[in-house]
Amino acid sequence: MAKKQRRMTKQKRVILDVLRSTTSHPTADWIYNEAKKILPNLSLGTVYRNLNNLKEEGKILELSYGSTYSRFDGNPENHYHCVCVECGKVADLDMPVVEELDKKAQEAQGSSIFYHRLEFYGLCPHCEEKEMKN
Amino acid sequence: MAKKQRRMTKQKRVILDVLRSTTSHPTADWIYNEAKKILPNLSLGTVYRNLNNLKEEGKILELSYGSTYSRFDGNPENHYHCVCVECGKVADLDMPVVEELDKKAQEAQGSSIFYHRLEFYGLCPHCEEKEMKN
DNA sequence: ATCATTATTATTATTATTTAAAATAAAATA
DNA sequence: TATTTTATTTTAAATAATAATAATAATGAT
Repeated sequence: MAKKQRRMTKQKRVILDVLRSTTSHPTADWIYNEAKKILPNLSLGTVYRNLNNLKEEGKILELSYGSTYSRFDGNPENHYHCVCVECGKVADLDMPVVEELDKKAQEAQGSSIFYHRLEFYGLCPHCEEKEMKN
Repeated sequence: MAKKQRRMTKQKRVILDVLRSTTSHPTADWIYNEAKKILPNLSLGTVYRNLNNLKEEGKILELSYGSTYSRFDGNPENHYHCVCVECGKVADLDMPVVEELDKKAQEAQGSSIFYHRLEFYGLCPHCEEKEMKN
């Protein structure tokens, strides 16, 4: 069972570059519109497929909160996020990954744990400031 | 701005009971089919709306991994899950919630953190056993 | 460079989820 | 209980994401 070999196409290149050029954790649709400026006859299906491929290759992260729509992150290293319960903005947290969590989980479950995903819910500094004024 | 008052309708009651009657973290569609056995002319939109309402009321949890479809959990207390990267099954982990994480995140961000969600990715005992035999 | 192979694309259709609007049912009040 | 108010339901339509397929483009070998 030979594993399917990946290719770097110009569509994929543009999608990855667009995602890496922002820190805003954009949606697939936003990426599609940006990439379309460079490759006008790009299709949305191609964007979704490539985002999934890039995710599987470990080049990007998919962040799915609730069931509305997914956001993507051009930084593939495991890191934590905070979702603002007020405005919905997603921010990177400058906080080290807690590796011990995997060990604890492995003990609890009794089988292998490879990694984890952690998201915090709270207020972003901007919304917290607004709350203070009420 | 008076907050909208919630009602407990028979549809909502059935949806919640169905979800509480299983430990399998079912999808909206599965819940719909089960609930339909009790309320035959229930509509799928009602299931989705009520699952969202129950989530907002803190009675259930929504688990969204990747972009395929959401799973729901009748246990609203914060607890951790493990997703099997092999078979996709979602299991509850018998492991205490690490409250200190919120404190650390709050320091890193500089504004309020209320709670967090944590998911582990690994192999379920069943798939791990299968791997051993290869 | 040419040819063969195989992944990727665009297009189209399908599935998952949300939203809109009119009809119904629950809660509050008379 | 009848009436009013407002949330919720059903139905239907809209949006987000995935999958199928034939056409295209990238890779490897000549």
